[in-house]
Amino acid sequence: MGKVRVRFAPSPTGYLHVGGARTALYNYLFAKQNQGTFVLRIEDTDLARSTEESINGVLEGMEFLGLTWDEGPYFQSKRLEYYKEAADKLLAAGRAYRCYCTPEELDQMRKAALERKEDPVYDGRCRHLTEEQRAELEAQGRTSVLRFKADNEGETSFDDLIKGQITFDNKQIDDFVIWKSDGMPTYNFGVVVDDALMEITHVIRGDDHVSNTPKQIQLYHALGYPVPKFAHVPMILGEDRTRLSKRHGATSVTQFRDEGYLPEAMNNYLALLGWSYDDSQTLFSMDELIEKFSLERVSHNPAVFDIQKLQWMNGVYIRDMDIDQLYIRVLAQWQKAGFLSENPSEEEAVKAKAVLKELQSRVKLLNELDEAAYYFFQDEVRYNQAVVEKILFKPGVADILSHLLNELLQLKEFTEENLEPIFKATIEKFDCKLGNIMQPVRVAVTGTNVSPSIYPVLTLVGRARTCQRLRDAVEMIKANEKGE
RNA sequence: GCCCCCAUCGUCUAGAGGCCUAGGACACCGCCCUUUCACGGCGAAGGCACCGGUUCGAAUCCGGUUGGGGGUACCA
Repeated sequence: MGKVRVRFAPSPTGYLHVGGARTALYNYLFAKQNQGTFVLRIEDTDLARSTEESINGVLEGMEFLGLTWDEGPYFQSKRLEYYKEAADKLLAAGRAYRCYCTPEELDQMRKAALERKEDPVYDGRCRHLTEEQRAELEAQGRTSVLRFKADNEGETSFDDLIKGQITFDNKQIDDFVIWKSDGMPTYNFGVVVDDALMEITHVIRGDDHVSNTPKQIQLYHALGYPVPKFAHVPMILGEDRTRLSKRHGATSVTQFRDEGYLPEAMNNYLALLGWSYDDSQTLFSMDELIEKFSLERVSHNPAVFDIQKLQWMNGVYIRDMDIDQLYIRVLAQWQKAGFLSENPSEEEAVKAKAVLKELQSRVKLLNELDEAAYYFFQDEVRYNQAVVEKILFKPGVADILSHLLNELLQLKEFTEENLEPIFKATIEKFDCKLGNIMQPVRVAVTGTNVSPSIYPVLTLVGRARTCQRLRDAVEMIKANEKGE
């Protein structure tokens, strides 16, 4: 095998969706594994859809996932001269011709064919137009497109690296358009010219291109280009088993990034969506994926995107991360939330890391870290009213909290070791269970009944804030008693 | 309609004729750990779409049915 060259060729739709991301990933892995070249090419021949903004969406997604390309990005809109040259070649060789049919006429022809229960393929009526007829049509002001004179006899087949041999009857292939009246090449034409000129050896792309492949192969032949190998990756579906789209919720990589997913988890999950190694292994680093990925083991059938599993995997990566790493990842968002200053002091960093250590096994997304951590860094506590009523507004709670408050104020050092005996003593004094003390304290200090272990929570919140919150809670309870 | 592809637990999958009374992971349920919630540990439940072949023997091979996906554009 010569030097491997693969490409990812998205059309700019405003964002990189997970299906595209997975295709990009597979291309990337295949390139790296074979010391090949990974080319990025933007297929922006649809003038209406291609904007700079939507191109950035794609690039951002790629960068987030760390799928760095070795060449490009190339833009088809800037390569018109190459397509023109190839089209002229076809025209000169008699393998292409001008067609003057209007979209409306074509539409009618299709409908008529369908009614006659025939295949809705173009009938090639403009194939044999004479010079005079052409001149006349042009005099009428008709615009024209360029059609490829397809081979309608025999079969076209190729050996797909994932699906195996696939054969098409050439009767299905009509004289398709290669050049649009707006002056742009069509997709099928652009890909072929570019893949050939860029010397792409392996075309790894979505399943939805299978039926385009025979057309493209005919084009390769007509143009005298060598035909690359093809590998068609099955689609990703939503829960309802239809093609994954926006209405299934988050599908864009940047959106996942904004929701707190890690690129490592995304890559790992996406790699496994349609590919498996030996099935006892589910966690793969990028290096392992590069080493172990293979097209042969890519599944033949479409896969349903399972957000739950992605979420679980993200949690695994968060848990496995060392605290310094986690701190770096969360720094910006915590600064934005006001938990950390612009240039955090050593003291701030130490505290933040200690908080992260407590929270690490309790979140699945980076974003959850904001809500889970705010009470360590801010004075105000957001009380969950239902929980307050259930746990704080119970007889005797005010006494316990008041007692605890006094004890805590007298403590020499506000440490976990010193906290424990106080709680133990309080159990005895009030003759109750640990839970009867812990839970009210938890609610008073965190505003809710769910938090990390109480001793670390208290020490990290600090004596001042802890005591203040205990006082506030006692008052809240008393106010409630009066009100009733 | 026509063409192409596909078919193992709810989901992602292992399985390439006997190793399968079908294995793993997520989700779900139960138990343990535990001051709460997570994490962790243990366990349960759950599937070869159907019908015919081939074979001593089929989840695995063949045919059909059904079901799903994709395509059928001057979109990519």
